[in-house]
Amino acid sequence: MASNKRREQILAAAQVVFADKGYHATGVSDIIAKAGIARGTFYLYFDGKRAIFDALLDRIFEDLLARIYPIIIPQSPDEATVESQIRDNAMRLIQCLMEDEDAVKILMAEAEGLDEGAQNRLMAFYGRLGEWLAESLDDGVSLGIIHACNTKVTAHALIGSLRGVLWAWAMGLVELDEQAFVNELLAFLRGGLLI
Amino acid sequence: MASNKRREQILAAAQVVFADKGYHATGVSDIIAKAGIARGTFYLYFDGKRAIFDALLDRIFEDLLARIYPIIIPQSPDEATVESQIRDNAMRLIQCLMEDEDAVKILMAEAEGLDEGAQNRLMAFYGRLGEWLAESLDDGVSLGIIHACNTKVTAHALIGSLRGVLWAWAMGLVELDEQAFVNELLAFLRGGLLI
Amino acid sequence: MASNKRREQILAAAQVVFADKGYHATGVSDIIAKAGIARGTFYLYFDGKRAIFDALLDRIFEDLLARIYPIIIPQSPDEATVESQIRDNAMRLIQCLMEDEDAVKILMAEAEGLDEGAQNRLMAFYGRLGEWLAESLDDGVSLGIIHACNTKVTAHALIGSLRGVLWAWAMGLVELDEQAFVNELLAFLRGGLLI
Amino acid sequence: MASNKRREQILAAAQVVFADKGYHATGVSDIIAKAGIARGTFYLYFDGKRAIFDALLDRIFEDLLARIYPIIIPQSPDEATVESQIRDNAMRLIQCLMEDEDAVKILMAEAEGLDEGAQNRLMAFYGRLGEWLAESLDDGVSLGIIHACNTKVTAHALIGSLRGVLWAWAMGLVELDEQAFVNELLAFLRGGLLI
DNA sequence: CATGAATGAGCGTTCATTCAT
DNA sequence: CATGAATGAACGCTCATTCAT
Repeated sequence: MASNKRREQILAAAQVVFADKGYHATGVSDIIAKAGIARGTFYLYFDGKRAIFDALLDRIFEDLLARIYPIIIPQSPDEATVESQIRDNAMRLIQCLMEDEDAVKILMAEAEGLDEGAQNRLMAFYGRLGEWLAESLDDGVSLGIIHACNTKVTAHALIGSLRGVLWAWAMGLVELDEQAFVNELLAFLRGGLLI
Repeated sequence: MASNKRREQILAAAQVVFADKGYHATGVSDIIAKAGIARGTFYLYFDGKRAIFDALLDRIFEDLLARIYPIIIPQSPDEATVESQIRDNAMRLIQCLMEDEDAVKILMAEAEGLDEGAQNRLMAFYGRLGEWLAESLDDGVSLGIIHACNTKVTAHALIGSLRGVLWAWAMGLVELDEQAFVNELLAFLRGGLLI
Repeated sequence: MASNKRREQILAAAQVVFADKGYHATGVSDIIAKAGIARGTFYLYFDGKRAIFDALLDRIFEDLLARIYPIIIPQSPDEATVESQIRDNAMRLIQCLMEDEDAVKILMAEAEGLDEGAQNRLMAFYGRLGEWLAESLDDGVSLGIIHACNTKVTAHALIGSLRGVLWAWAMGLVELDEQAFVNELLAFLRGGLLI
Repeated sequence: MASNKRREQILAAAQVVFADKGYHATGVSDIIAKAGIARGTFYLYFDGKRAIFDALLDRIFEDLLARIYPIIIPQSPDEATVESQIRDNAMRLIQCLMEDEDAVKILMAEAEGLDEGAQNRLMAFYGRLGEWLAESLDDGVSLGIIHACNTKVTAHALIGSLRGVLWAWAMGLVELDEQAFVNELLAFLRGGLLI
């Protein structure tokens, strides 16, 4: 559909400028300049600046969530182990993120003050992610493959550690490729820190 | 001193509204309304909105950094173990943070787009914290008390996990007291996640 | 072009209020109220208050300078004499000024404190006018049609006398038509004051 | 009187900063900083910024007017000629002005937009000066020592030529001492411009 | 569908003036 | 007399949004 192409074109332009300058510093003028469209055209496809940002986040979330496969407890030795399934999930997520640095920047920016209300999309995203992860951890504890713990807290610690590393990478504070990324993170999660 | 009291009063009001609405959504009008002062009075004590935010961050950073004691390698069995020193540091940090929920909210907000330049105070803070932590981990590895790892990456994973939990707590997604907080986090860091 | 018409409309409104209240006492609010436009529209056509004032001065300067024709030394008795050329120049200038009382008021206001720097457009204008006039007087002295004198000083005295009369006229202190204006001024310049 | 000394001290400080920065760019803060007094003290001696500017102008006007002696028609050859009386008046004025460059700068600035109303002190001053001069010229015409002319216009041309030269001097566009100043101006007025 | 000129609420900031001490 | 902390009206300017063409 022609109009969907237009919509995608505007979204792509918006992603670049939002990643570059952040939500607040980005003006509608920046987006339409990047997209090469008229001001009014922008409002034909999106309800406003806030709405296009939401649409952008939705797309990123979808992409990410599609990469997370449910863990299946292996019934026989020739099926993938839980750990390798986790590693594959992590690998897919990290790959997806590192291929789209703009998306990482947008996710990491946390969109402070995005919203008048207390809730915003990013909080909702991380909140849902936390819940899903806590449930997964609960399952893992039941199955005896995860240490007993406050799974909610651990879930957010887990998400946080991922975000911490991604943030440092996005800011250029550390250099690492996908393989090293996943290896380090899993080592951290598997073996703990202290000997 | 009377003027310092006034300054503190304004800072306190600012902390509440910044925590509540975030940097961008907070107007000078909000701060002065909360502080119960006139517009001009605000500019008697601070150079502007940006300046009072920086002052706020500086105060929070100072408070936190003062709680981090350097680790001393025990020379005899009756001195505190490394792990207990880490636990004490963590405990002091967490206590300090949980006593000041507004400060946590401000720290967690990441201040997206705070600044025209790429650098901002929060990034600088987390960056410095990461460096300091990476060095500490290097020491730990040398001493044989920490698993060999990419310490920079691990440092940011560590900070991230702390931030993740604090964020969830500040958002009301998890409920936990200081003791439980530290226990869970240390268990996560010590034992790893997977059995 | 529609947008040029709008620009002209705003310039015209600005000229009236600047002449009426002076640069400092005039607010952007006054200009947009006079022009019957919204605040934002003003900034679509001018970079700000200072910029529209400069544009106004530029227009006035252009108009005036276009009225000054270079003096041509007559080679034969049937060509215009120097004095009549001077008279014609003066006549054109005076006519141009008296047809636009607002412009006179703006030029006479001297724009005190217009600028942070010591230089401003009005000073630059009168400065350039003084230089040009001093050179013309130098030529006149060489040609034996002007008394030997400090031509720079005389140039500024000359400009000053014109400004003095225009100011008095703009302030309503004297009443005179263009013809009388030029006659009096030339009599003053030709014959001197004292018998 | 002690309080008059204080008043003078503030006036002196004000004269310096008004001359330096102009009326609008000068803040009450500048004046009290220069005078070394507290903000409130300023308002004990003057009603406000506008009032101290007026007081300053009044002092300058008084000084100047005191230097203008009425012309006395010589009854015998050993009394001063009219021309020498005029020259002496001019000399006293110029001396007074050139000794106080700050005063010149203030007088030349014209105080654009000083006032909401159309009238202001500078206009009043130049207006009065013009009237007085026109009357003097009328007398001169009656006595046959001045060419017949529109004396009001001529008066303002005269004042203007003085102001023009003073302005150029204050702006640093011409260099001249008092003697040269008076000589050039009188030559201009006596002999006219054109041969 | 597309345009871009027009809008106006709202921003951060300044500074002449006041008044309790 | 002297102080200086406090005031608040008013400023110049921005930018997300609208709508007639």
